[in-house]
Amino acid sequence: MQKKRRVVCCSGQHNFLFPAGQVIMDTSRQEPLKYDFKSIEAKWQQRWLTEKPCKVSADPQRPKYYVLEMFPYPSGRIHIGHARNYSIGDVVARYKRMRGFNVLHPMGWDAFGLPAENAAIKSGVHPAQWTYSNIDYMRGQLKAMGLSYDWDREIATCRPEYYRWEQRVFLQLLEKGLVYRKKTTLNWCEDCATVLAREQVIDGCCWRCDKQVVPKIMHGWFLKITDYAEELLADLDKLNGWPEKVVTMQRNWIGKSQGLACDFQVENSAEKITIFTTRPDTIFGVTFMSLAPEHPLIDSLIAGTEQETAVRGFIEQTLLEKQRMALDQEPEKHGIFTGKYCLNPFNGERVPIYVANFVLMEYGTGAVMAVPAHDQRDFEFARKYGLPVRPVVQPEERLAAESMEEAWEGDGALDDSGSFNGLRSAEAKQAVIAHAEKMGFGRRHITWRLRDWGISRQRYWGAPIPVIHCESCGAVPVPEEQLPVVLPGTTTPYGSHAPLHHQEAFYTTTCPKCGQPAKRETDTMDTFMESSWYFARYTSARKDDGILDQDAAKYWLPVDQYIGGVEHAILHLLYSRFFTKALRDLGYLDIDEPFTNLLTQGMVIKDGAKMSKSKGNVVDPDDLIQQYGADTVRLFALFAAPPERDLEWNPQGVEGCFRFLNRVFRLIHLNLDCFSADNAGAVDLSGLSLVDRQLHRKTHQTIRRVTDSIEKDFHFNTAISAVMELVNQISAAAGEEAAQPVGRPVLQEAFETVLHLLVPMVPHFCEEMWQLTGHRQTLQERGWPDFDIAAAAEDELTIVVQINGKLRARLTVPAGTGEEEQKALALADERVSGFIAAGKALKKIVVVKDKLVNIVVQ
RNA sequence: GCCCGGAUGGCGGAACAGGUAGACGCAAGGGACUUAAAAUCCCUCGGCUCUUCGCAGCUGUACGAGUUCGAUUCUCGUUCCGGGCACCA
Repeated sequence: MQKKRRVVCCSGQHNFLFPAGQVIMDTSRQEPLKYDFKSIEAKWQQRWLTEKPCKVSADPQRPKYYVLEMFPYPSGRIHIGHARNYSIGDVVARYKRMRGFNVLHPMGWDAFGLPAENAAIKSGVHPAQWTYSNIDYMRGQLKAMGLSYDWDREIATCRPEYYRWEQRVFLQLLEKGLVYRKKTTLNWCEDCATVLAREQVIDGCCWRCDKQVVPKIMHGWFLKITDYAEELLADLDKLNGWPEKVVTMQRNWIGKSQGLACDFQVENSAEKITIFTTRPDTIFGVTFMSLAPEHPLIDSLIAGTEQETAVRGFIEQTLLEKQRMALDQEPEKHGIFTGKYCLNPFNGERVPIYVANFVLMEYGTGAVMAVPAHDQRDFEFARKYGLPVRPVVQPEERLAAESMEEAWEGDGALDDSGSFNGLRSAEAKQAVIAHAEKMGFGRRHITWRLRDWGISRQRYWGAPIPVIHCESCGAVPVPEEQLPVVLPGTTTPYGSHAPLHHQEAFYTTTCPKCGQPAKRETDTMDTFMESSWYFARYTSARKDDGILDQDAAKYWLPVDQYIGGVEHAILHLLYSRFFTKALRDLGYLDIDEPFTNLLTQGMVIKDGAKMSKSKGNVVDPDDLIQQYGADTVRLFALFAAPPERDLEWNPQGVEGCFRFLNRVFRLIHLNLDCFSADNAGAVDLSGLSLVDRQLHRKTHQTIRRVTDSIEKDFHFNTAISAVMELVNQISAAAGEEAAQPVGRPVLQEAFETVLHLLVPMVPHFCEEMWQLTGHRQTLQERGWPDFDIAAAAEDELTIVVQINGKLRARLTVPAGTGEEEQKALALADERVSGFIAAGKALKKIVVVKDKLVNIVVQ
């Protein structure tokens, strides 16, 4: 309503000089010179390079804050997702520094991995050379973004100085029995020519290259993550600072099932089949037994029987089918009768033993008691092979075997179950387990979905597994004093199957135990090993006589805020949690969990789709920095969406952020004469005009809003819009109050507040403006501003008047108006009385102080 | 199939704790300045209605119910979208 005319401020008439002597006003055109982001950013980056304001060391006298973004794989260039991730982390780091914390904010490189080898095959460059030159380039890109890292702690996981400690941890875990080697069915990716851990198979395909994964039987090294299953699960409850979604995903992945392990005696044999079930309450409904095709007992069951040929044929066919089928496809259920029976220990009944294609050897015991009435898979199987269906858990609506069309998997009352009849499912489960334990044929049992972590990779560019294979001594650990086992430089083609396998000079060695000729292990470690403990190594990145400096680790860990993509919800985050516990048990750490708070930032998308080369919608941060500067890129990445949500990249939005910085730049230059040392500090409120009082209030409200936004949930988007509102009000007030000298301290306070609040997001710009306006100390050093509650308080409030819940009028009342008065004012309002027609009875009046009056009429 | 999220203008997104829906930005339209353009500044901007163009009325936060004086917010159901798991016994 009130139109504010923009008046060119008095300073526009003057000829201003930069401290450096540069003319910034062209008096004839009255146009401020351009916001020269290039020289501003170069200047501050140079300064940060030499002064290292982010270099930190452990200081028990000061509160610490460890903020970490997931380190990148040095693929060649920083992409926009990185830019967003690191912008978010940098705001947190800078904000916490301003709040007085001793902030650890390191950066490094997850530098082992397949792309380096692929590049080597393609162009003949050594993976190391490819990796190191990528690192050099990308480090430059990160520095050009003005990110406040302590670069003296930089690590690259492919350096022997890093992986030697990993090899040492590996050996210590081996000694502790947490590492073992076995031959088993592994997930093989043809394209990557290596095996993958189960977590690394996504929808039956390789997590990296998307190629379908096939089963392959081979030797591999495993980490006993399952030893920590219980703790990994229990401690999820401590992770209050993690998104619920990630916690749930991990909980499901670990997959704890409690139930009964029970032995079924094979008829006329000494053999027993042990099953696992989570539904002991249905055990009287067993009508057959299903074994996995790989079950070791099958051989002895069928040997010499007339079923033998048929069963062997079936098993062979099933295993073949498994090889051919994609992992995510579900073949039709089928099976074959072995000709043998076992006995249900609860009722002595004869139960035919089948081999079934849907039973997994890897889970439970590889044998399943089949209860068709209460398990859908068993139901389908029973109907197909004409096996009996016997309901033993009855829901409200009684089940009849003949008419059932699907299994009843819910709870109910036990029926046809001997002495357990009438019990509810929950109590029946306990009673059945107790009975089995008493009789000695069963026991309470827990199974986990989680499997041990297979870490062998048949690749070159990874940390060598420090083991020597000796004909007579077996797998012998490399003695600690011989570490690191250094990855050999090599001239043979990389990327062929198991490259180290062809490096005679590498693998030829002698057994440390017996001195006989022996062979080194030629597999390398999964690269997720390196990222499972790098956050700890940052605390003592340069330590060359041990894994971790105890004091530093104790001071800095755990990471207070971890930031990265949700795609690592299971893989990296689960491995890191496991490693933390394992390192603790080796005596290196005294924490249980590595990351107190986790922020999973959303993807950056363009035109509604994930950016990808094939779609041609990739935005290169380099180009943007060239065109707009790092501050604009950072500002947009923070402004366009809250961090946890996907961010739609909008070039016009970037333009808008650039415009905003230009606007602030211009406004400050036009009002340089309001800055003076005398005006610093508290503003004298007496004699202020209305506009200035309002600006003063807005300034303090903005400090409050921005602080709240950051503290509560890192919603920088709303923090930035709050500052934009303040700038809009400054812009209006600056014009209007140009002639009033008292306007100047208020204006100075407002401008200085803008710079204080924005400096974590746009550091170069704000520090430059701050210096320009005559300050010596940097904003970072000045710290975060406090707000004055009294100054932020409104003296007038808008009260909404509703009639039957519909907005009918707004009243402006002074702050502190009582409820009764509020009600009276509302009723007295002529618009309100107009709505309350004659004859309508007032039913009720709801008054909410300082907010509204709702008048309910008949 | 199971388990989690989510759905608000042309767009990205705001809205403390049930109390003025659409902050801030983008786009669009109109205007000022300019010889002109760019830049900048100002105004309008969910939809519909009007013989009163108004501090107007109605309607509106995916859809349908419910609780409430009052629902974007809470409850139930439905649809769609996204993510995770997927023979886990």
